[in-house]
Amino acid sequence: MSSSPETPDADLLREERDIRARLSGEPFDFEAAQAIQNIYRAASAVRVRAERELLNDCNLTWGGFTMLWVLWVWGTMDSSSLAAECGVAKGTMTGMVTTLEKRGLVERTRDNDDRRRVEVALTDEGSALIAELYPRFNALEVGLVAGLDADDQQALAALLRRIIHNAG
Amino acid sequence: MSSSPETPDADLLREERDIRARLSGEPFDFEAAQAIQNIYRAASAVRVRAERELLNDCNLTWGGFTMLWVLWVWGTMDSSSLAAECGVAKGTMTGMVTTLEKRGLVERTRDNDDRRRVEVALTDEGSALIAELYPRFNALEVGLVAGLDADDQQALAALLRRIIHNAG
DNA sequence: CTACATTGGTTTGGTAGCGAACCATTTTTC
DNA sequence: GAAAAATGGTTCGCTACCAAACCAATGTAG
Repeated sequence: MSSSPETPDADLLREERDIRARLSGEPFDFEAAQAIQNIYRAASAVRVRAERELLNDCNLTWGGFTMLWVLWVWGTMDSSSLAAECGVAKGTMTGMVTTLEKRGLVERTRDNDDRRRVEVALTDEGSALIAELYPRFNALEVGLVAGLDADDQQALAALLRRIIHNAG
Repeated sequence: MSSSPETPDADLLREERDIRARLSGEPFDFEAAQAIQNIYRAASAVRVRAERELLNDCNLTWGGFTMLWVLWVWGTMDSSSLAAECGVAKGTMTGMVTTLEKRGLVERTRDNDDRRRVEVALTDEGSALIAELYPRFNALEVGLVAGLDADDQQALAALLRRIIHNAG
């Protein structure tokens, strides 16, 4: 998929065409808008796919899956870091940990050196679940980039990295 | 920003480097994973920025903003189409409409030809709000693509379009 | 016409998500 | 070393969000 500077109108999503049609005349930057808004559309589409195809079956929400994945990759960590890594507020994390704790997938331990801190760790069961789930998720990721060659995939990752930097 | 096929390690996000470090050896497709996962990171970063910089001030959630925007661009529509356009379940839309209705930004009308249907429309106040807000949001979008030239922006939009298609 | 199926919205029960207020435990400051 | 500030988590009130059950109105089949 080599992206040409001039995107033919027919290739646009219906939403993109509609927006241009209704707002033409307004002094907006449509290039920027399409790039940013498609990030949202893509994120939402990916999430829906993952939920329907992978997560609903094992009664896991997107947030819960993210949390298991983070703990799997980075190992046991305190609640705050976990929240930051998952991109949620610390208050949210309390509830999410409780949910997965009830299901026996993670466990809390108070840190004895600093009794304010709470360590969250995967249980064996949680560990087994994510170890079984992530390979399937990765397969889904591969399916989602179908039609993009290695260069395209790296270009996409790099362009997004730039947006992430700009937003930070 | 010309994206080279070989991304130097130092350009990666810390998360990306960590993941590669901990999971190297596993037979995963890291190219695909980075592309897809950065979509999520970017979407989340964009949302956080918009909320902090624009929406919190006027007590509007991301969902509420999306809804106003959709009604502004496409005009009055029934609840189901609105839900589809906003990317939420129809049950969710009931609540969101109620929230914005209480604030006087939108209004419901039963369709007399088909009394099952409910039309949702912007009020004058809602219309004024989004007309004031979107230009500022677009300015934010422009800021977020800083460092990407027109070609890059179109390439990004096009690559994401492909993902959206694959996910659908 | 009367059953039956379909369709558009709402309700329900649950988790996720936020910011702000709140506690308990360090850490800092004087 | 006691008062004050900072820090890590939980709680609270509210909105968002989903799937499934539900209800009312419309369509369809016989």
